[in-house]
Amino acid sequence: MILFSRFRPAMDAPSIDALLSELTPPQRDAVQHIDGPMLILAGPGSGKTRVVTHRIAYLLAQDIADWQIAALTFTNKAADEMRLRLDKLAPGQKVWMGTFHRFCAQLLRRYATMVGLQENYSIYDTSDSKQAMKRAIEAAGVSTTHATPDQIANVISKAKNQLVTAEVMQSQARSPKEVVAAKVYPVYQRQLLTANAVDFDDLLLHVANLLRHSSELRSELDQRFRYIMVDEYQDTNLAQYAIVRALSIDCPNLSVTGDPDQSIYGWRGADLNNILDFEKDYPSVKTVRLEQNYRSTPNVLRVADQLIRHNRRRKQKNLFTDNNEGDPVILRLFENGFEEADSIADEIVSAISTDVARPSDFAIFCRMNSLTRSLEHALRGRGVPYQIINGVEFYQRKEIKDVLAYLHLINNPAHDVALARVINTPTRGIGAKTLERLQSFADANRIPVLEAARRADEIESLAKRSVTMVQKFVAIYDRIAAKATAPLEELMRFLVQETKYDQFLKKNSSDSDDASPLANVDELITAAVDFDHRHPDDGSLEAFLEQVALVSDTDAFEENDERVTLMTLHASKGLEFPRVFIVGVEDDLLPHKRSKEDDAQFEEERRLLFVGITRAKEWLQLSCCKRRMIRGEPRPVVASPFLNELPLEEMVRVESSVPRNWLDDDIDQRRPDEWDLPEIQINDHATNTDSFGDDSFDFGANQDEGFDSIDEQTKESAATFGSAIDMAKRVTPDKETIANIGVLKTAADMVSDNRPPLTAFREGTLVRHYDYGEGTILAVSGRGPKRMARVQFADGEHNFRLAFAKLEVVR
DNA sequence: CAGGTAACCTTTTTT
DNA sequence: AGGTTACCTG
Repeated sequence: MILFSRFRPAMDAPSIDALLSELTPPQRDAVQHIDGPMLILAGPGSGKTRVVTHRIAYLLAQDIADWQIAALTFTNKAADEMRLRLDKLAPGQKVWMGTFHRFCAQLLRRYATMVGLQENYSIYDTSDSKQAMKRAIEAAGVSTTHATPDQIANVISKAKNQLVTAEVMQSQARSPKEVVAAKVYPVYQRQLLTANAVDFDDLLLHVANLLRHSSELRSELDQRFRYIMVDEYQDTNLAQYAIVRALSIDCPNLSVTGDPDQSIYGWRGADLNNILDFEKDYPSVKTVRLEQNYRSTPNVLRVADQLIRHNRRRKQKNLFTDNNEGDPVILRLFENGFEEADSIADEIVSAISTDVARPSDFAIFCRMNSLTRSLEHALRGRGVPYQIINGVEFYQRKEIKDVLAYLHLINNPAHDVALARVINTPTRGIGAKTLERLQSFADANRIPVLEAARRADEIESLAKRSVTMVQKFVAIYDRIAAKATAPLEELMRFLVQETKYDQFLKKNSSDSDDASPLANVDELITAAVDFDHRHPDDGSLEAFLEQVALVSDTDAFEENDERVTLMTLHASKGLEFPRVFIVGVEDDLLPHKRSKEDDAQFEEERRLLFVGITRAKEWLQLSCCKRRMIRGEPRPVVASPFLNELPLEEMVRVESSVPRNWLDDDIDQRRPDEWDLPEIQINDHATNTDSFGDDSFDFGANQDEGFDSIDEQTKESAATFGSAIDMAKRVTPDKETIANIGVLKTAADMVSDNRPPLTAFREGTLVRHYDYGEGTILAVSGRGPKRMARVQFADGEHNFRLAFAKLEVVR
């Protein structure tokens, strides 16, 4: 587990001349800018980090004190990278570098009391705040029929990112969801305050409010951080905007770098206007454009450029490079996701074994974390070392969350979410009912739940037995809390024993599982010890918990490891790899189905692909499938409309492992139903749905042919191959735009359209269920998507929601 | 109240 | 496919 920055060797700083001599004229221009606002529009691979680090070194060389400079990034990894590189230019400097959230977390430690918190406040992670949200919804007494807890949480999160307070929201709420959220918001916020906790959004919100309401503090901090640099400015939201703005009034030496074409966090409140309007916000701004690309081949760059030109809302850029032409970009079509994974893994194996490349040269990007599964399997099966930068990570594991929850509760006895987690873990006879009663007592008295537990004997609704159990828990808690200031390792080992958590784990995990939870706990302890050593001066427990709360998945990335890297497109931003695969470039996946509601989201998806493409230095393959497992079911899928926007004529287009050419010259003579293409399903979905069984058979048959023959075949004929996209054009010859393709129904839609109309299900209808067999409908009720049917099967009655149930009409 | 099993629902991306 | 909840039994 990689939590912390790497060891840094000390070196002599280069002279100013040496510093500047390494730069191109536009880069030098930016580096030598000292006072006043600056906007650096930096295309991908244009040496942005180089400019930022050199500029900081330059500022330091002008005798500007290191503590007056702060560099804000979005990920810890970006900050680490920057620090590492700056240290080579300016050894031993103490410039503040880190994420926005960490910056705010540290300010908030100091000024906690000004927003009603104590300095040992806790940071709720996403799942913590989700738990807290559920409790707030219950306490607020609102009905969740029109908005799920998740949706409510989203609305509130969005509001916070827009600096909308609970009071303001109450007056502004319009849609039913907003009305519900507006009722929950103040309750949630009050519970957070009682718990002495903040969520991620609050870190920014509280600081923004501090700066807004205390002009004294604002000007003090403005003076303190005279030079502020913000990386990835296109991803800032309003709260972040307000914070840097407030810190750049008396000392407007704000320098931001970014690329509107790489803005991919709109869904979490990032506002593209922040960068697009920067020149309006700071009229005296100096703008520098870095357009030369030092990373990619012209082949890669042209593909990226062609794609991004389709976005309407952007600043035109001219990307260019002096690099060698390199290999053409490959577009590859596979039968299904397994084949895609196998092919990629084979290709990597072959490149490694022939010494063409090393594992760390490769990266595989996908839109969703779940897509890494089959890739992981394929790589593992071939013994290829890999690292996954994804969500199923260490800190999400139950045993880790449990131990951390104990630590949280020790650090902050008001941490209600942690208490709810551990009060009955391991089980000690305190059930859901008991907890609920403790919580409502706590709510009624506006005290933390642990405090309520201490006063359990005052709670009338509690059974005597329960009171005893709760008191026992409090006693255990007090015993471990007494060790709060002990070294982390001692504290953690003690708590695991004292709570009998180790025994609990042993008992529950004895069944076969290879990944041992106890080993994970040990790993956590190791990480804590590691932290202790690196941060001897910080108050260890609190600092450790903050560190853990603010690490992200992408921070685990280790570029020095000899491994293939698997990650989402989002996580890939800021990185580069010699050889890149982008998988699942399919409609409804990239662009994602839920991003199609408006143009802004659609363009963001295009930028996402742009980001992925521009990570590649010398070699790039995009791939899509005809079928893919979605939620455990194989479903037909269609190529992404974005593929249509690429310079296909200069790319190599390959279909893998289908023995015959699926795009021969005589293509037009074939009848549409012979075309073996996803698009065919538009014309003839019935054939396609019927052929699922056959497909899996085909898959097996293809494997028998071996990969060599596939490779030969594909390489040979690659140049003459067309693509699924060309086919799409032929199907709709007059219109080749995305918009049009977007309007076409996807094959997947066609399949679900195959479902019988809801009116086909009536009382007495004979139906078949894939599990229960045949049955008769006893009664139907409700309307629309909520329409229910009660069905009598041989083994009993079952209720179904007709819109979703896997029911066929027999008669 | 705990622990197991079965139904059910969910799926984008992350600090 | 995987995680979570609901319900049943001990």
